[in-house]
Amino acid sequence: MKGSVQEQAWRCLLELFFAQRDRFIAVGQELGLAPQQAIALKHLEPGRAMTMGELAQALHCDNSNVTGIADRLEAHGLVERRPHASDRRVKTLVLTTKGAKIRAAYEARLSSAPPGLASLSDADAATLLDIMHRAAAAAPDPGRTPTA
Amino acid sequence: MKGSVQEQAWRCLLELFFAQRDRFIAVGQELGLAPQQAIALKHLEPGRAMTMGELAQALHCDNSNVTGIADRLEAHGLVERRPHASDRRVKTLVLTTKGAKIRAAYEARLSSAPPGLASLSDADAATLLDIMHRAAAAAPDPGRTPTA
DNA sequence: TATTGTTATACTCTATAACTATA
DNA sequence: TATAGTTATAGAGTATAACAATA
Repeated sequence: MKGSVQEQAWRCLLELFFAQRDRFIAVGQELGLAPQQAIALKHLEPGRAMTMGELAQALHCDNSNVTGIADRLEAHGLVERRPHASDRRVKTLVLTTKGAKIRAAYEARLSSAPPGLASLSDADAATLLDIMHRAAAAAPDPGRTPTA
Repeated sequence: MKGSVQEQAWRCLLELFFAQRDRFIAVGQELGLAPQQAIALKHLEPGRAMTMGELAQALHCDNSNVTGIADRLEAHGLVERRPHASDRRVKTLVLTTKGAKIRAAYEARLSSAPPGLASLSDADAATLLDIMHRAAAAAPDPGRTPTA
């Protein structure tokens, strides 16, 4: 039942993740963002236009969902729909100034470490960071935009 | 922008978390579980009755939602509603045999480490595990059932 | 009176399928 | 014909408020 050391470490991280789930939701709520809206914002980097389809891929959901998510973000003045330069079927999404501000606020709130991690010694934290870097290097996530 | 070593480590873990999101959903889907149903099942330990209210607290959602989640789990034959021994207002939820099986399958699927972690050396994984244990000990999550 | 679970309502997110306007 | 985005539909999850049965 214990499994390899790697699996044990993974289960330990899993616990942390589930324990932090509420925080993601709560931080979003304080900023007026539903969960998927927050994640969508995370993928929309300031100044970089993204097509609806690209966002759908990033969110791993159907194109049709992105229509609604973009609608709601646009209704809150966080993004703008703009025509594509060369293909008139395509629409791109761009963060507004307000959108960029909310996005930064969300990232800032989430970037503070949870109590357990925050209480680690600098040496432990540095070791942890080092090991995670090695893990990330061993299995780079192809579809993801590196935030760190 | 970099922050303390603890914050850097946290952001690194955050990346891993978001990258693994789809896996949680996909594994649930293969077993016919919507995301919250999977999480509910996670909290329902075999042989231990849980009241609707307790589950609502564990899921950090309103009691009214648990009614629907329990309805759907019951419709799939995974849980049973039973009266409480001493308080007739209360209903308890108990895993069925099928429910316990699905729950075990879900846990088993999720417990295998993702590629990056799996490729760590035993020494790295053991160090990681050790540090995570220290972090968990420093900030025990009050509301959570320890799975590990 | 207070509490447990339910119902009613309204909004968000999800996938599928049909539609439109382009290509 | 194929593709990008939209609309329509149906199911799941969410919070709030009102309700029944019980405490």
